[in-house]
Amino acid sequence: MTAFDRLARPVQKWIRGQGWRELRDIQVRAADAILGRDADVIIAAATAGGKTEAAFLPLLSDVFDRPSDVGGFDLLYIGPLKALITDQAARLTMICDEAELPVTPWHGDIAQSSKARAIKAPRGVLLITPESLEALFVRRGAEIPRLFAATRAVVLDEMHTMLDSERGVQTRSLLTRLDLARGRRLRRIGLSATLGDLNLARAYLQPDNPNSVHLIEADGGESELRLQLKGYTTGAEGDSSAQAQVAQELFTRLRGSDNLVFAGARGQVEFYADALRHLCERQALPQEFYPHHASLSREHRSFVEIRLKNGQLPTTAVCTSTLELGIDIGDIACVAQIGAPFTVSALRQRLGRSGRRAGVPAILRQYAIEAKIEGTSDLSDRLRLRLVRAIAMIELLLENWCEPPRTSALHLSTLVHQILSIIAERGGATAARLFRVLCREGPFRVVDPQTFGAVLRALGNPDTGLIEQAADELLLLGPAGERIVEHYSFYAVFPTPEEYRLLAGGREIGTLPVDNVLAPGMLLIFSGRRWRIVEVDDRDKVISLAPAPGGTVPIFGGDPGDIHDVVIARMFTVLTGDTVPVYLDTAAVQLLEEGRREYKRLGFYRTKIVDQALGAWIVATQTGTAVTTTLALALQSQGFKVQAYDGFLELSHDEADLRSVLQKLADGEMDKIIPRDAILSFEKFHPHLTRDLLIQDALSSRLKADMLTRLCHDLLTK
DNA sequence: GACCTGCTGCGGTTTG
Repeated sequence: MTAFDRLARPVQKWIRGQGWRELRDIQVRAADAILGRDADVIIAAATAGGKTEAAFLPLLSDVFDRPSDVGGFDLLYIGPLKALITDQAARLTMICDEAELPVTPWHGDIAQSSKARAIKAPRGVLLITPESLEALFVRRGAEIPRLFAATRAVVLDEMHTMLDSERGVQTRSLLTRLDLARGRRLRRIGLSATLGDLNLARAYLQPDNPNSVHLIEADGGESELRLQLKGYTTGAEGDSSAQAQVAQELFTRLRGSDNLVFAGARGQVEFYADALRHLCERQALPQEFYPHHASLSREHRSFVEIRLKNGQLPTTAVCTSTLELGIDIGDIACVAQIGAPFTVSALRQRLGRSGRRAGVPAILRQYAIEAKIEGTSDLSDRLRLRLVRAIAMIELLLENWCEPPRTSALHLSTLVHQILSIIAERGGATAARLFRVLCREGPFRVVDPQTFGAVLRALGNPDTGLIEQAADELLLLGPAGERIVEHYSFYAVFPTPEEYRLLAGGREIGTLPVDNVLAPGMLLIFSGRRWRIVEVDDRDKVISLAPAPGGTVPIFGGDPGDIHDVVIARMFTVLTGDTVPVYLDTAAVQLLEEGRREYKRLGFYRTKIVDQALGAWIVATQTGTAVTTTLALALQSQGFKVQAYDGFLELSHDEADLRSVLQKLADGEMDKIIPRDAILSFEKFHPHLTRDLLIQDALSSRLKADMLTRLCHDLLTK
């Protein structure tokens, strides 16, 4: 029997209605893996590869052919974006309509009436965000068994975004809690674009038995890649002529087709969008370059997305990672990347947006901007580290490498969140039960009983007041805990900064972080246009704008990203090598040679520690952000002044000698490596933990203390 | 030296 024959009648009818000649390869393989078996499945294929159908055609067939006799949702889908859920729900409704099976999208923008209907008579497919599922546990904990008693499988969309994140840990915890509430494990089906390490993805679904997860990967189909890296040099400091040249190049190359330009930061997006608009206006050409980032209004972003998807008018979105994943935006001619990104996986994901049709090459235009060398130029400029990183990332991309998730992280902030959530779900819980659910069966397996006890004590501290113990050992929410859990902002595990709302002509055009110092009369570039600030309302955090002829780009802030050890190691291979990649233009070749010359001149080809002057050194750690930052903190706590770069530290000290301090570190003679004033609170629930716990959390995720002695030993001997 | 994601229940008012 063919895969098609095994599908239910309504599903076959829908497939014929689509005019499909045959099922795609992954759809056939998914049908085989899903129908009549019960193993977990991962379906990995590029965007628009028919993954959703591959999972749902067999899953729905099972629901149609063997309807359940108890109430409850038949299938659960968890997606990371509201827009994705709305999109997928519309697609599934077409398949389910015929058989009158309800499809319920559920997120913050869905009307309460439709949610109430679904709760009253749960059936069919529920598509939900992690946050809304969290809210169901907190607000309707007692009803969870009824709602999901009959559920046959959960589909996890865009699974690669979940592997290493707080949100991914939250989702895994919710699934464990769902299993326990039902008294039966729910089958997991993961959908993903290209995954770096498939075994880690399997372990995400089944930590105890990763090999039992059935893997379906779309074979080959990798289209040809056309690649170019162009180098640019700025003039004196504060000069933006190189950026203007890149804008001119983008204008010439991209006009007339659909493209994505990843500019790296929201401020940069605004700069290039403004420059490109200006170039169009000067030549009296219609506008086709639009900014796209998270601070712009939903309305503006939808406008750009729809323009891209329609394919009627040529459209280039200058964007941040907002357009890395999510809804289908149609065929893209080329992906441009200004400056190197922080991860190879982001680069790969971005490139996946181009050249998706068979026979059409994917095109990557990479731009590297370096500063003119002056007396005051820093190490990063002199070694041309931006260009070098861009090359290292492209090389690793071509080798199909990408960053693995860090599985040792404790995720203590999310652990606090889940402790509060379980207590709210059940109206109370014992410490033993919390530990069993979260740390033995759930995702917090690297948290040992001692650490878990310390977390509970921190939350139970009368000054914190998040939880308290009743006479029968039951843990309950304290007054502060109740306040936090009752507020709707509780459901997300990630923090949200405070922002101004920007109004123009009475309409909201976006938001700005409050750390911008803004006053009436100041000029602003925002949403690809120029404005004058009319009024700042500090109480309600509202700023009114009027059109203006000039402006400057605002500050959006942000934290520096972590660069992996493998990327830094490759940067050193590039710096010490003498081959010139074929995809570099003349200016980039010139810049690479300048960087390599400077590396030799500093003397790094024979040592890793270079003496600059009395009490000043440059150290080539040759390690990623986590290890390099660990050494930087350890030296800071010994009174060193430290400046960190990709794989390098610039150090100075009035009295101490670097080599003898490194020797002490290499011998493991120092236990205090975190300075007293180090900032350790980054995640949403970190403020409720003790400093010792924050240090433990940082050491498990952002730092690497276990590598420190070896690094110091290496620095002294090589 | 960065980016992104998400959100309930209730009381009041308006409209058909």
